[in-house]
Order: sequence, then C-alpha cells, then structure tokens
Amino acid sequence: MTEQQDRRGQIVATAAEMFARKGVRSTTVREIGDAVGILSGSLYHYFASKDDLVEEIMMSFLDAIRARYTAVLARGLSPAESLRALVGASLQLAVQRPDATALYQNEVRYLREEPRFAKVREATAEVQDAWLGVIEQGVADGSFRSDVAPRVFHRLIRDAVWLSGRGRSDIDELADAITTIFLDGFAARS
Amino acid sequence: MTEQQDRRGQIVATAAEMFARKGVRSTTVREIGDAVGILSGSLYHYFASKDDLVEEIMMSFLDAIRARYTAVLARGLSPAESLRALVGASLQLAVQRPDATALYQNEVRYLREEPRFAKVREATAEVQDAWLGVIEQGVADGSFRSDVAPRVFHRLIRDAVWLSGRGRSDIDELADAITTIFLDGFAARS
DNA sequence: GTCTATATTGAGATAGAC
DNA sequence: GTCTATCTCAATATAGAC
Repeated sequence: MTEQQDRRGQIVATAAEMFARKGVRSTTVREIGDAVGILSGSLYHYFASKDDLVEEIMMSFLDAIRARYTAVLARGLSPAESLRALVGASLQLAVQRPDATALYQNEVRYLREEPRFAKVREATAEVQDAWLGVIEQGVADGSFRSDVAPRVFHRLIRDAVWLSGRGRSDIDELADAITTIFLDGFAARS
Repeated sequence: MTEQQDRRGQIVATAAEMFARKGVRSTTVREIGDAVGILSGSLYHYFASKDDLVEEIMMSFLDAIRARYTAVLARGLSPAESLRALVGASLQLAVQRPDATALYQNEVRYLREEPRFAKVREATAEVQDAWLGVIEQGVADGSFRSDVAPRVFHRLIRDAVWLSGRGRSDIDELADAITTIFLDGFAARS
C-alpha cells in the first residue's frame, strides 16, 4: 500500500516528508527530484508548480480534519466530551499523517504570505470554528470557566494538540494527558 | 531611546520586525535595506552576513531569557510559585520584545538546520532545563501530578507561553489565564 | 558610511529530444 | 515519463569609487 505506489503518490509523500522536516522554502525541487530518483524538471510532468504540490498536501490534510470534526460534532456530545473527542480525532490524524501535521503547524506563515493559498486559509478558518463552537457552548452551559476567553483557551489547546502530536505513537496516553491538563490542571488534587 | 538610535541598532530592530513577520528566509537583505533607507550592500558594513544578523537578534533575546530565569530560580520558591514566575517572566519578555519572541518561536527549524547556530542551540537547551527542573521538583515533592510526564507538560506550557504572548499587552491577565488553566484546568469546579 | 556596479550562486521553471 | 539543456530571475555578497 505504501510500497508500489505510483510516481505521483511517491512525489507527494516524499515532498511532504521533506517539507515537514526542513520547511517548504528550504526544500528545493531539485532535492525532491533527487529523493524520488528523477530530475527536477520531470516533476513538472506531474505538478504545474512547487506551490501546487504544497497546496495538494495541505488540502488533503485539511479535508481529512474537516471530515473528522464534522463527525465529532454530529454526535451531539456534551462540550467536555466533544472537546475530548476533538483532541482525540486530531491526535489520531497527527499520528497517521505526521508530515502533513508538521507542515500545517510550521507553514502557516508561508501559506498566509502567498495570496494563492486562499483555499487553505478558508479551510483552516472552518477548522477553527469547530473548536470555538464547542468551547463557547461549554462556557454558555456552565461546564467551562467563563473567566478565560474562549479564543485564548482555543489557541492554547490547539497548539498543544498539534505540536505535541508530532511523531508520537501513544496517542491515547497523549490525548489523556492533554484533556487531563486542560480540563483538570496539572496541580495535584488536595 | 528607541528614536534617534544609531544605524546599527536601527538595522537590528527593523530586521527583527521583518524576520518575525515574514520569516527569515522570506526577508531579503534588499528589503531590509529598503526599510532602513540604505542599499543592501551597505548592510555589510555592519554585519558580515545575514546569518550574523539573525544570530545577534536571537542571542540577545536568549541572554535576556536566561537572566530572568536565573533570577526566578534564585528566589527559592515552591515549584508552583516558580512555575508561575517563569510564566510571568516569559510573558513580560514576550511583550517587551515581540519580534524576537516570534522569531524564536518560528525559526527553530531554520536555526537547527544551519550548523553555524550552535550557540543558539546551546542557549535554548539551558532555557529548557530551567523549566524541566522546576517541573520535576514539583512532581518529586507531590505538588504536581506524576501521571503526566514532565517532558510532555513542559512542551505544552512552553508552547502556550511563547505562542500566546505574542503581541499582547495584558500580560498579567494572560499569565493568570495560563497558570490557571495549566494548574487548575478549564473545567468549572463542582 | 553609503553608493554604483557587479560577481556568484541557487532557485523555479521550460523546451524539446528520446 | 524522463532526460538534456538552459532560461530567467532573485538572492547573498563583494569591490572599489565617493
């Protein structure tokens, strides 16, 4: 399944790994070609530009996030349960697709720079709204604190999820750690 | 003090702002020269290379962090109090020097890539040890949970501090939010 | 200390043969 | 579908006049 893939898929996978590790700008099309075993010019048989390659990787990742989040929200859980489910869904994805996850985390600036990535920005806004909706719901029904702004809490837990998910395999443990800390705190109970 | 600065200082400040906003690689020496009002070649009268400029910004920031953390640790507070003090000290710095803070956060990859930034890596390791020491102490004396690994907790709170500090002015409120959430959790008390 | 002018390198991308 | 060969542009950096 991961072996024997067609060349196009091989290019996408290789590029994703390199982009994640060294950054988009620091990864040249020549290096991608070398890693795949063809010359850089041949890449343009599959992709019209380096940016197209980046966008394809990002959008397939964002589509996967949106699908998972939609499924979570459709379950109609309580805010705390939804939050935990969003954390779990995100971490699963982070483990399944560590390259795209790192890319997503690292390249926000690069993606915001270029006006051509409007689709990516739009999708990230949707993803953010999923989190914010759940948080605001919890504040409204009294299960979450009202003395910490939802936007602030969202940023904290979002960064925690995507940053710590990278490269780990014990997702359940990590999902527990994050929900425990963010909901109950790190201080020992008295 | 910030007006009337000498040209060298002006270059450093301008470059820091641009590096923070657009990233190091995406900021050209020509753009820096333009922003300062001289030609790019003239920058080399002050700095031997673009990387030297980056390193100077980073190291002065890291030196400031180390000084603050050392002062915090010297006070001999309890782990929870020390943690709160580290959060506060970091956020103060993040507000005072938002550009260097963003640079520090965003360019870890760039800095790790280039072998010439060994000094930067060394300093960041020291900074990390300050956090880890406090956390481990708290776990050891029972004031912090032992079911979440110190390394994991460190990453979560470190990212929260540096990422959320950017560009804000209400540091005390934010320091409260972060210590509240990380120590007591976001869930409402029953 | 800043400019003019340019060297040098490296990048993304293309044309056309095979 | 891949290669050879090359274009074009942009970036860092340098040399030397003023």
